[in-house]
Amino acid sequence: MNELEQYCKGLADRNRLRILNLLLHGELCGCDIQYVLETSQPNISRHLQYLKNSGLVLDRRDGFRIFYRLADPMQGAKKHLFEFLQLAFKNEEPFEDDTKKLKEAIQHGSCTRTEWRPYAALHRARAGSATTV
Amino acid sequence: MNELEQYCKGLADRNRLRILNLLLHGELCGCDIQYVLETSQPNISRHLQYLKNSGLVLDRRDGFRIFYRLADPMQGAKKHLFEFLQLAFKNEEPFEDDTKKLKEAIQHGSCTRTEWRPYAALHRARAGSATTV
DNA sequence: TAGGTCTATGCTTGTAGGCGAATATACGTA
DNA sequence: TACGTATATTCGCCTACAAGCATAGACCTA
Repeated sequence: MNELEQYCKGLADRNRLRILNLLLHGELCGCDIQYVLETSQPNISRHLQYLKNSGLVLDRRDGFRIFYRLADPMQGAKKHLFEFLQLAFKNEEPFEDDTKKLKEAIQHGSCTRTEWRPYAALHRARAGSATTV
Repeated sequence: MNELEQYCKGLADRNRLRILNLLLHGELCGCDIQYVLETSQPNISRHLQYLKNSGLVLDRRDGFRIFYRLADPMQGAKKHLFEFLQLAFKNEEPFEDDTKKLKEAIQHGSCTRTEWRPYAALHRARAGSATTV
């Protein structure tokens, strides 16, 4: 299977598109993605593996967290692909909602911060801000 | 399922990518596509239906032939999508081979011509030119 | 070492969809 | 009407893969 085909199969799933939409805003760890998508951890993990195998996403470990990012977003055909996606996500409600939720999470302190931040406290803060809205 | 997801699922197959590669060169009838891809007629037909349902391809009937073309290739997100594909097909050998075969077929007289051209004679001409190479 | 946090992997089930073979349909010509 | 050409559809088989559940593994701190 050639490269292009790999890319396209990587796109052929709603949850993976949602993940790519988030990664267009920068590097993220799995737990942040899970927080936005509101699905199970194994589900997120497998989609991230699929995206890695497709050549669309790279990862790096930092402590017990793993950070994911788009693979070579400014190089060759992938540049055009990600430009297409960026435009396509624009004004598409479900994806915009995810983006909004991500930005709020980052403001309230997400895992993308380098400081140590206990999981429980983090989610208490998120739950609190969510219920007040 | 939203529009973007439909597009991406339309791309998630080798044969459909090969068809899109051909359609980037203009409107084509099914039999020409079948000639290049060298697969069964029902197979081609199904993939074309899938592409139509995905919103990537349009068709029109002309006599007993049906001509297929890219849907709104210069409009909105699809413009960027097709630009990406065009770049991605470039220098990818299997797709380039298809393109070459298509161009030769058109030179030798393909169904895209408006003149009436008996099927059998057409394919005899093609077979002849193929064996001489 | 023990315990907490994040991530990956088996296992199972259900479903989408690709393909081959046969058949049906639409259109045109004689 | 009969026949040839192009396209679509149906059926059956099979594989890919998405999702849920449970568990394992990796890493950190105390």
